Amino acid sequence: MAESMKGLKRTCRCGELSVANEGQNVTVMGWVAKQRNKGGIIFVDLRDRSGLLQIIFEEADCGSAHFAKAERLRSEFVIAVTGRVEKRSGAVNENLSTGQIEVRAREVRVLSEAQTPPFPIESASRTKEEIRLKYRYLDLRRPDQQEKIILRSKICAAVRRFLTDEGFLEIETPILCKSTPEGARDYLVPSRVHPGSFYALPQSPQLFKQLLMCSGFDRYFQIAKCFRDEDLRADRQPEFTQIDMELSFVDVDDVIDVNERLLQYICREAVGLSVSLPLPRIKWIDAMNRYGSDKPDTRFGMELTDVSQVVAGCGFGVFTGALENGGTVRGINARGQAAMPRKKIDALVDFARGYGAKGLAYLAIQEDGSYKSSFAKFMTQKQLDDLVAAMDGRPGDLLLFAADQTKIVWSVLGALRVELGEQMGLIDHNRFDFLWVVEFPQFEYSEEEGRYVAMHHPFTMPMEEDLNRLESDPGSVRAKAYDIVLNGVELGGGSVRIFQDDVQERMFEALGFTKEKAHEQFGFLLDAFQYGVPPHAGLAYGLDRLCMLLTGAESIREVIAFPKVKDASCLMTSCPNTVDQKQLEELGIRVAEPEGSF
RNA sequence: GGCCCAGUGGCUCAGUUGGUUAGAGCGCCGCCCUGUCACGGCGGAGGUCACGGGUUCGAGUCCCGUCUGGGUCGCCA
Repeated sequence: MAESMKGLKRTCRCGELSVANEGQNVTVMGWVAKQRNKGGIIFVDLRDRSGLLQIIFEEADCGSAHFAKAERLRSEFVIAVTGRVEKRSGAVNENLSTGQIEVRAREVRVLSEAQTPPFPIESASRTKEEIRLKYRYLDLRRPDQQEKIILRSKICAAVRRFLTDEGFLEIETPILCKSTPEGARDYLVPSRVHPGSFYALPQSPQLFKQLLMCSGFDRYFQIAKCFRDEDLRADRQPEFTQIDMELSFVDVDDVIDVNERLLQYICREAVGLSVSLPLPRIKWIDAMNRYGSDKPDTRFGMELTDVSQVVAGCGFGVFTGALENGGTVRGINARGQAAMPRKKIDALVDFARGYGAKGLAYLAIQEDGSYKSSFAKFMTQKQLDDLVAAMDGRPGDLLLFAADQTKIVWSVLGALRVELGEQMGLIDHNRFDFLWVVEFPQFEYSEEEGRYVAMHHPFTMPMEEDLNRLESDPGSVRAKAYDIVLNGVELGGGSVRIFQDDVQERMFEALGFTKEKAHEQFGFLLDAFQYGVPPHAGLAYGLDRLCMLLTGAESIREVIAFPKVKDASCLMTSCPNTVDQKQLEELGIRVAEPEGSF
C-alpha cells in the first residue's frame, strides 16, 4: 500500500544535513537502510546517494498513526519523512558524516514497500559477482558501488570542462558504420532496407574524427561508445567508452602537452590527486628491453638484463641454441628470493610456459655465495660468476632466465616481473605512475598472415627519419605513435596521422593493400584527403580503465553501471536473446537450425 | 579454442582418512524492549550440498561429463 508523495517536496538529500541545519524543518526521501525498534522509540537509518541520516520516531512527536507506520518499516522501503533537524541528545556516531544530528519525525509516508533483497545492501560486499550482476539495480544501491559511478560522472564532467576550455568541440559520430575487417571483430547490424547488407558498430570513431579535421573543426573530442566482438577480460568489455580526441596543426609534443594537463586536471578534480608534469617518457624499444612490456609498471624495479653476450659460447645448449636461432637470453633478479622452495619455482616455470616459454632457467645465490642452479653443470665456474656479475647478483638473490626469440623472452620476463613484483610486495598501491611510451614500431610481422601489419593502424605517420626505409626495411620503421600507461595498464594511445597521399599509398603498399582494396575500404577518407587536409593527430583513452584505476577497482565491470559477463551476455537482461521469426524475415535473415534438430 | 580457480539455507562460509539426523554467523519470521547506530533478549522457520552419471555396504567428500561465474593465454589493427 504505497502512499502518494502529493503535497511533499524533498528539501535536501540525507547526507547534506549537518549541525548547521539544526532547528530546520526538512523533508527527506530515501531507502530504509535499517530500522532499530527499541519499543517506545524507533530509529531508522535513511539512505540515499548522498549518505545515511538517522530518523527518530517517538509517538509524542508524530502521533500514533505515524508511529505505527514506523513500526512496520523494513529494509529497502522507500519513505518520505518530514521533521526537525536536531542535535542528538544521545551519543554521536563518529562513523557517520551526519552522526551529530538526527531528524525527529513528525510525519512518515511509505512511498514503496520492498521485498527482502537477495543480498545485503552494504559497502564492502562479499556477495558473489554473479548474484550482484543479476540484481545490478540493487548492487548499484550499495554505497561503495555508488561512489564509483559518481566518480565516473565527475571524471566525465572534468574531461568536458577541461577540453571545452581548451577549445575542443564535442561532436558525435555515427554508431551505425561501415565494417572495416582489419583489426578487431565487428559487431554487425543487419539492414532491413538492404537485405544481405550490414552496418558495423564502431570499434572507435577513428575515421570520422579524421574527417572532422578535414572539415576544419580543429579540435574535436567525444566521450564515445565503442564496440569490439572479442573475448572479455577484467579490463575488456565488448562495449566500452573512449575519451576520444583529434587535433589539427599539431605534432607529437602538442598532443602530449594538452593530454598531460588533461590527466593532471582529471586527477585533481575527481580524486584530489596531484600529478607533477611533465610525465616521464620512454621509447618503446627501451620499455621492451627494460621491462619486457610496452605498458610497463614503473612502480617497482626488477628490470630485465640482456645476458646474451655473457652466455655466448657457454656449454648450456638452451642458451646457445636460442642465440643460434637469432634469439636472446635475458634475466631478472628476484632480490632475496634465493630460498624460494622448489615447488614455488616450478609454479613460476609453469607461469612462464603460459607465455610461450619452453622453460625457465634459474640460479639461486646461497647466503654462503655458492650457487644452486638448474644449469650449473653445463657451465664453468667462471661463466657462472660472469653471469651472476652481469645480473648484479648478491647472496640471497634468485636469478631467472628465459632464452628464446626475443619477442617471447620479453613477454615471459615481462609477465614474470609483474607476477613477482606482486608476490614480493614490491608494488606500492598508493602510487600512480603515468608514463608515455613513444616511438612504437610502425609494423609488426604477422606469422599468421605472412606479412607486416600495422601495429597501430594504417593511418599512423612514420617518423620522418625512417620514411626512406618504408620499402627496404619496414621492420625498422618507427611510428609517430604514443601510448599513455598508468601503473602497468594501457590507458590510451594515439598517433600523428598521415596526411600526404603519397605517404599513405606507400603505407598501404607496405601493408599489402592493393589500391582497389584500400579505396573500397577507406575511399571516403582518401577522397577527403584530396580536398585539403590539415596535419592532424589524436589520442583516445579507455575511460573505463581510467575510472578503474582511479577508484582502485579490480575490473572495469565495477565502474560500468550495467556490464556484461565473460561470454558477453548480461545476467540481468539475459541479452543476447533469440528473436521472433517475423523480425528475422523482415531482415532477410535465415538462421541455421541448432545442431541436433530437424 | 586452451589452461587454472570456484559453486553447501536468502548472503558469507565450515564440514576431518568417504560413516548416524549437514553446522555457524548474518539475514528472515514472531514476541518483548524509550537513546539505538554491527542495538539487545526470548522463540522459530529455512538445505533435491549447481546438474547428470559412476565407484562404494555407504558420497557434500572420490572419478567422469555438463552447466554457471571468475582469472588468464590465444585474440583485442
